[in-house]
Amino acid sequence: MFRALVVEDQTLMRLALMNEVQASFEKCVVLGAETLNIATVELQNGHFDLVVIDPGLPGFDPTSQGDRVAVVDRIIEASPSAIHIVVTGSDNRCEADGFRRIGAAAYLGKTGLAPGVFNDVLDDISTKGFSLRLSRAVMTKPDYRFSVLTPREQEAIDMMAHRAPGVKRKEIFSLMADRLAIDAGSAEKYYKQARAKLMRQGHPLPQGL
Amino acid sequence: MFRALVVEDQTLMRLALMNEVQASFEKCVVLGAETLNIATVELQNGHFDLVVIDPGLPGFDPTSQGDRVAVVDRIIEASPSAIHIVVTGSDNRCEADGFRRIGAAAYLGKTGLAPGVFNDVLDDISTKGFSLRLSRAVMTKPDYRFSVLTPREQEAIDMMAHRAPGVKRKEIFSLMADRLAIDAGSAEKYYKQARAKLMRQGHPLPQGL
DNA sequence: CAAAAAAGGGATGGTCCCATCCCTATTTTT
DNA sequence: AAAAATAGGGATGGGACCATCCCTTTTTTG
Repeated sequence: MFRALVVEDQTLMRLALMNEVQASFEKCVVLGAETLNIATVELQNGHFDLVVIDPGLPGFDPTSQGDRVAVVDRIIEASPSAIHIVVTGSDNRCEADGFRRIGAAAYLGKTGLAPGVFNDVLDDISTKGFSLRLSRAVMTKPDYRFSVLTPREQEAIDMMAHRAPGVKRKEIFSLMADRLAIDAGSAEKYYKQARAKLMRQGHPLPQGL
Repeated sequence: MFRALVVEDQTLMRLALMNEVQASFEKCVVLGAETLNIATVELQNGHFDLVVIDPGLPGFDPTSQGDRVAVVDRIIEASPSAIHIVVTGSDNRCEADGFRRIGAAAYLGKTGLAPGVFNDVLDDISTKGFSLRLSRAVMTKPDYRFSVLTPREQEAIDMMAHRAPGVKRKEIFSLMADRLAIDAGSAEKYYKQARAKLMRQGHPLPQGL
């Protein structure tokens, strides 16, 4: 059984990261620790295959480079056989190099760390040995979230809203079909159903219909 | 239709906050913006009832108090009729006062901002006019997440694992029944089913069974 | 114009989860 | 010893969503 540990003090972020890990490994157990103390106890009591670490933990100075390295170092030494992924909000290339030197397999900025990226990171690690994803803002339009839509319908609206100009809807349906491993006709159906729901409720649709 | 905007650069956190907002308002639309520019455009184009803001945005110095205030101020001025909630990782009481003075209705630290807290914050706002939740680490045990469990089963395991010593399981079932608005017998069933699944797969159970 | 793309809808079977009610041993408390 | 709590099951109906296949009309594009 694949076992992972997420060390992150921000609750919503910790839960989101745990979700990402779960999405990447079909059968697994994921533990979430809010503090280094909790993490240390768990690392002593059990074996882990993967550890995700945010170095900015309670009780440490987030601006002190020494504190940040100390946190990661302690965790890596407590779980030498695990893969270690560092996730941080204040990322920079210099720090990435530092963590790489002490054994981290990936260094990720929180900005741009979206659902699914975790999978790519794991691919990077197994093929290249290291994954570096620095923060950068890339959105040009907002994301829309409608409570009336099912996840599939929401997905369809999302992808269509981000359609590049000149791209046919059919192409988006194919893309969606690929990504979700479903039929293109089904993808089209979800989009149309979603659109109909929003129209019925008088919603101002995101641009791109 | 209730309309909300979440301004936060960290994607996973933004999505999580959007989820929290959705969970608090049955029928609603939630927009997510990664940058102040995107947010500003949306605020000009439409009316919003609620705006959630993380002042640490790309293009601004997260250590500069002036930049942080400027971000929130610009958003509040662009949506004077909305409720404004400031969410930040580096929270302190002093900054909270500052944002309250310029019109924010709540100031939340990301540590300890868990699923469901958002609801309480909205209650605070409507009863007391302001909600302050500073970060503090409160966990003493890790959270466990098992991919084999359904959400309900996971919930049951969670609550039982955090059972205070001396508390009867029956009481936990009642509590769970209350929180999920279901029958206590059903809650008991979920727990037993979850436990059986974990045992069958040879999982080391979290303490507290 | 002809062909392709898009809008708009109806019907279907399957699956997973929710929620409930039922039952019997075993253990712990009182 | 009696009562309560716990462990361990089986069976059921309903609902939401998934995924598919089918259909017609309008619009856009080549």
